Amino acid sequence: MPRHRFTQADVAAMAGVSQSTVSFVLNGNAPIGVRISEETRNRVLEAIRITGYSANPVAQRLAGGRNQILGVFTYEKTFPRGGRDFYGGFLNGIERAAEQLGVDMLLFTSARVVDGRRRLTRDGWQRLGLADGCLLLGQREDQSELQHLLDTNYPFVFIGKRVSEGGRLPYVGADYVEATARQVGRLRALGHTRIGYVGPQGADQASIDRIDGYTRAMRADRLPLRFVDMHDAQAGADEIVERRLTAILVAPEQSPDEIVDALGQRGVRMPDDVSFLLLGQSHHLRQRDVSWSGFTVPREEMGARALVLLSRIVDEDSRAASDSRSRLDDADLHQMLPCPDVDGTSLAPAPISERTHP
Amino acid sequence: MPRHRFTQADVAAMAGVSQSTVSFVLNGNAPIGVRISEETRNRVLEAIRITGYSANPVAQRLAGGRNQILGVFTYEKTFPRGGRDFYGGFLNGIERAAEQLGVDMLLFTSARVVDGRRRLTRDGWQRLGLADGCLLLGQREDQSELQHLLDTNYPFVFIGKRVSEGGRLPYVGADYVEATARQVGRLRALGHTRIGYVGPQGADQASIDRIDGYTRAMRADRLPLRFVDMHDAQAGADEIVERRLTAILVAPEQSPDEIVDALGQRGVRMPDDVSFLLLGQSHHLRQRDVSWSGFTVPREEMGARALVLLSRIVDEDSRAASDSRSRLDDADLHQMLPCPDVDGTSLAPAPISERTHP
DNA sequence: GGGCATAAATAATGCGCATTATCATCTTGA
DNA sequence: TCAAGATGATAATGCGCATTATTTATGCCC
Repeated sequence: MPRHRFTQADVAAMAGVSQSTVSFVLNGNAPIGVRISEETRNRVLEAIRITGYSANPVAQRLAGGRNQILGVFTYEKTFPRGGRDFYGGFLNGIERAAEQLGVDMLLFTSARVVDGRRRLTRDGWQRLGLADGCLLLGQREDQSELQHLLDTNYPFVFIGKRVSEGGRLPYVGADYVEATARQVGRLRALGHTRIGYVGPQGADQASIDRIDGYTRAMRADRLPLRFVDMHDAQAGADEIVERRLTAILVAPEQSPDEIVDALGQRGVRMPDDVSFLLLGQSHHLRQRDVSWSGFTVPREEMGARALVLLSRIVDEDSRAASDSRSRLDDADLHQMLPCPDVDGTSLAPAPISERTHP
Repeated sequence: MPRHRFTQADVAAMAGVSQSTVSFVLNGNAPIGVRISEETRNRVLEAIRITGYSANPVAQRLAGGRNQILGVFTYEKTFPRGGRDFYGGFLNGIERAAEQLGVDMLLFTSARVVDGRRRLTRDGWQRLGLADGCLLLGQREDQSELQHLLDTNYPFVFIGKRVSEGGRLPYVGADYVEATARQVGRLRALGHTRIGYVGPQGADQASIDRIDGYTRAMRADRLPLRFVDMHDAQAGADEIVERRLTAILVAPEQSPDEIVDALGQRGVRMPDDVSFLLLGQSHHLRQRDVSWSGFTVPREEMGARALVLLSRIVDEDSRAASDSRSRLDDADLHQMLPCPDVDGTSLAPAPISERTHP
C-alpha cells in the first residue's frame, strides 16, 4: 500500500490554515482580493520545510496548472538503431537544458507507428496533454497534425526550420543556407571553380536550404551548378571524373565513403584531386577514420535552445490572461543557429592544372 | 484556449448513459454487483468510436489508475557526454519495449544533482509518482533511497544485479560471473596459464562478479591469481612483462588501448605475445580500430526485459487485491542474462615458450 | 402478494491541486 | 455612527477519471 504522501491538506493542518492558503503561498501569485500575511506565510513555509512537502505533479496538471514535464516527440525512433543516430546530439542538449530548467522529459514512445514513422493520431495526441508542452523532431510531420497543434494552442517547438503554416510554427533551426554558401567560399579561396553538389533533392527543408545556399553562392560567383546524381556510386564517380570536378559538397544523407572509394578505383585521390566538404554531421554511426571538412550542425545547442524556448512559451501561455502583451517576438520564435566550420583532412587547394585552366 | 477534448462525460451523453458506465465499459472489469448489458456496451463503444475518445492519462493517474507511463531514472546523465556512453544500449532496448507495450517513457531529468550524481531526494521522489513505475539505472544508489522505495511499494526494477536489501530488489542483470569464467576457459583452451586481471576492485556488483568469475575459474584450474594494478599504465605494463603474463582479462572501465600502447613500447605485441579479452563493451565512445575479443553485455535485451518486467509488476500490483497469489516468482524478479562471446582480433594461442614451460 | 434474489445501471465520492467566490474583521472618512 | 473600503483569510468548485454505494426495475418462489 503506497504510503500516504504529504499533501497540501497535511501542510495546512500542521500550519493551522486552510488548503487554499497553502496553495496560495506555494504559488506566490495570489489573485486579486486574496492576501496572506507575512506571519501566516512563514508558518506555512515552516510546515512545508518540516514535512518535506512537494506538490503532486499529476494533481497539479489535472487542476490546469503546469507540471514541469516537457515532452519530446520524434517522428522516427528516438534512439540510434541500424547504425543511424538521428537525434543523439539533440537529446544531449535537451537533457542538459531540462536539468537546468528542472523539468522532466517525456518521450512519446507510445505513439502509433504508421509506415515506420510515428504519428500524432487522435489518441496519441491526447497523450501530449501529459506534458506542459512538446518538442517535435523529425522530418515527416503531417499537415493535419500541425493544424491540430495550432488549433488547440498546445505549446510546442520544432527542432529544424519549418516554413509552412504561414510562419506560425515556432522552431530552432540551423542556418544551412549560410553555412553551405560559406563552404563554396572556402573552396573559392583555395582556387576551386568546378564545384559539384551531391545530395538528395527532396522537399525537406534541409535539402532545400543546402541547395539554396549552394546555388546562390555559385551564381554570385558566376560559376555553373553541377549536381551529381549519386544514386549509383559508380556512375556518380564517372560523372565527377568526366566533368573534371575538383570539389564536392556532400549532404550527410549521402555516405561520402562510397564516393571516395569509387573515385579511388579510378585513380582519383581525396583531397589532392578532389576536395570534399560535408554539409553537416553524418548520420551513419560507423564512419571510417576520415575526418571530414565542412560544417557541423550545432545539435546540442539546438536541442537546448529549443527546450528553453518551449519553456518560455509555456510560461507565457500561463500568464497570458493577466499580461496581455506577448514577450516572444519573431526572433525568439524562429531561431536560426550558425553552423561552425570544421577543418578536417578532406579539403585541399585546387589542383594546379585547374587553377591555370579554369 | 485549449479546445475541450472529449471526456467520458461527453461519450456518456452521446450514448445516453452515465459517466461511470463509460468507465466500466472501458476498463472491462466491472466490480461485483455492476453489470453492463451487451446492448449498452455496444452503444458506448460506438460513441467512443465516433468521438475518437481516449482517456486523459493525468486524470487516470490522479484517480489512482495507471497511466501507461514508465519512468527511467539514471544516476548519471542519461545521454552520452564526455566521450562516455553509459546507457545508450539500455535505452535502445527500453524504447523498443516501450513501443511494443504502448507506454511512454519519462526521463527524470529534474532530479537534484549531488556530487555529479542524481539523487532521489524527497522532492525528486514525489515526482516518481508521475509514472506507473520506474527503471533504475546506474551504480551509486543510496541505501535510504532504496528503503524508501520498498517501503512505499512503488513499482521499480533495477538494471544491473542488486543483492542488497535481502534480495527484495527486482532486477535484470548480466551474468558477469559465468561470462568471465568462460573467458578463462577460452584462454585455457588456447594454452594460456599466466592469466592476469586488470580492472577496478571496487564494491560495485559488476566488479565483484567479474573478479568472482575470474577467481573461481582460476582456482578450479589451480592457477595463481594475478591482479595487475593499472593505476599507472607504465607501471602496469612493466608488471605484465615482469610476470610474463600471456593473457589479460580487462574490465571495460579500463581503457585497453593504453595498456596495449604501453606494452608496445616494450616490444610486447598484441595478440601474439599477450592476448586481451574485454569483459563487456567499453564505455569509451571513441575507440581505435581494434576489435576486441571477450564478451558483450546484452544491454538492449536487458533494457527491454527490464521494462517488460516492470510492466508486469505494475499489472500485478493493480490486481493484487482481487487476485491474492502473485504470479511473479524469484526467476521473474531476478533475471540474469547470458553475455555472448565476441570474437575479435585480440585473442591468440599462448606463445610456444609458455606452452612448453608453464 | 410479499419477500428476495438478480440484472442493469446510476449517483456519489475522492484523488490533490488551482482557482473563484465568499466571508469575517478591521479601518476609515464624512 | 454607519456605510465603504481594506485586510486576511476560508469555503466551495471542478479538472477527468476510478471506484464504491445506492437505486430501480424484473422475475421468481412460496
